Amino acid sequence: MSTLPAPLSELAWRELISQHTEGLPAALAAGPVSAYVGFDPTASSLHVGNLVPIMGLVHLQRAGHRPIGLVGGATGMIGDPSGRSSERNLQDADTIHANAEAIRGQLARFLDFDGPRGAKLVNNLDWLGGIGLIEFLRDTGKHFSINYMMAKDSVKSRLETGISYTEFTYMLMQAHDYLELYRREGVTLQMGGSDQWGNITAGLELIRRTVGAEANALTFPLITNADGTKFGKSTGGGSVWLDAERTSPYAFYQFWMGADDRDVSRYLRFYTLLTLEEITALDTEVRTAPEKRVAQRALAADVTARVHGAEAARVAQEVSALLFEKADPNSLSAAALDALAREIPFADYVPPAEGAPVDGVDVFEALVQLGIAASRGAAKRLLEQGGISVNGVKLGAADKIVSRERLLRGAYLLLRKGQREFGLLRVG
RNA sequence: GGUGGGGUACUCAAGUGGCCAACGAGAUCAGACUGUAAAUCUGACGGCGCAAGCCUUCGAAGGUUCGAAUCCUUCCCCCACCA
Repeated sequence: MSTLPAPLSELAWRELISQHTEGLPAALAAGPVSAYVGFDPTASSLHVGNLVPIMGLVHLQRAGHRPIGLVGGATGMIGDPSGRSSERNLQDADTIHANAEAIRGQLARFLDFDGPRGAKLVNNLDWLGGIGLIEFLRDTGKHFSINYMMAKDSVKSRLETGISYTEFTYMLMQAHDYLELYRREGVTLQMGGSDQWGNITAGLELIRRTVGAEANALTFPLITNADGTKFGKSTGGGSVWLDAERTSPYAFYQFWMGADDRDVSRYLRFYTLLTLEEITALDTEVRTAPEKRVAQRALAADVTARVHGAEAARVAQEVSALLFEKADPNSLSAAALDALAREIPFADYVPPAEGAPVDGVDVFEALVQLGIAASRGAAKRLLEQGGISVNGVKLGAADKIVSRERLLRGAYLLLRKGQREFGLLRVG
């Protein structure tokens, strides 16, 4: 392991390497290398599933190499068949353009843009956008046989269910990107998820045939959860986004806090820059005092700080402590409630329009307004099952109205669904 | 182009005239137990509704019937074999 050049040794102990080309260690040992990772602008934000490739770029830069983030403004218009069982729906150009810009901004937060090894962000629309079909077919298409393309897993796995000519061509565009970056920026390494191996090696092939140079590839493993579920889903089912508007820093922090004991050590390796010694110490904590969740706290604090900043991470920690460790919500200060309102689902209570006016808060209405329940019917089922608490006290099936005396600071109600979903209601 | 099989709820998958909002499994949500973990057990699980009930769903559109996811017609899509 000590013979591997940086950052391979680092990536190796973190178990972040799925496979790489034979020549990669020598290339990295020979001097600074420029490497790129591509991101598809399929949404207006990156999500936690993109963190591994991002950290790949971070490790690369820390090891003295030069990272380049590529946003697929052009390839995003086509759709990568890799890892997909069915054809994608095409998104319109305006959406993709807006997404590409948003993702660019997010990537910028992780990298250092100063100095000779400063990072660079590019968009392949800049060179692919202006290419004509004939030019593309003559310069790029001519170098690939159909046989070669059909042998790729991304294509082979789709032969039965069908793949459009459009998606079939995707790998050529990605190969073209690699060649373009080789020429423009001297890029000799492309990294990506393990499902990208086929696309990346197509690029190696193109570079070899057109300029006769050897470039390299490295892929990251697919991240899995110990319980077999897909990594990156929040409680509630949605993706965990890096955009604070889509996933609040508090919810983001909670996502990591909830990591399974069996996963937390791997996640510390994947998603933080903590050293092997620090992680080993945390492993011991998990073994000896799992209930303290020291490792989960370290993971959540570290990743939240990198994505949302130190201040947001601190607030998320405070809010979590408030919600999960403070026994009595009645002791919350007005300032604390204000802070809470910005971090967890919040709503100004609106009494139901119909029915007899009551002196108090209609629990079903409150749950619906906070987005905790989808409908009054769903809210009722939750209440009947004992899944709702107000100010830390569980409600019974008959507690459909909460009296005004229970308002915190005369104006707030802290509602909780299950163990960990909260909402704050302000009653005027 | 021919022949055969198939398209059911988030996913897989039963159901071949009324007992069907539709068996079962998974996923999801909640409860118990816990440590904001896992495993296990229990309940919920198309939508709306405090309830009665109403509305929408079984690829699409028509039709037969008191009544259809189930029968008929046309159309769309998928799979297998043949050409």
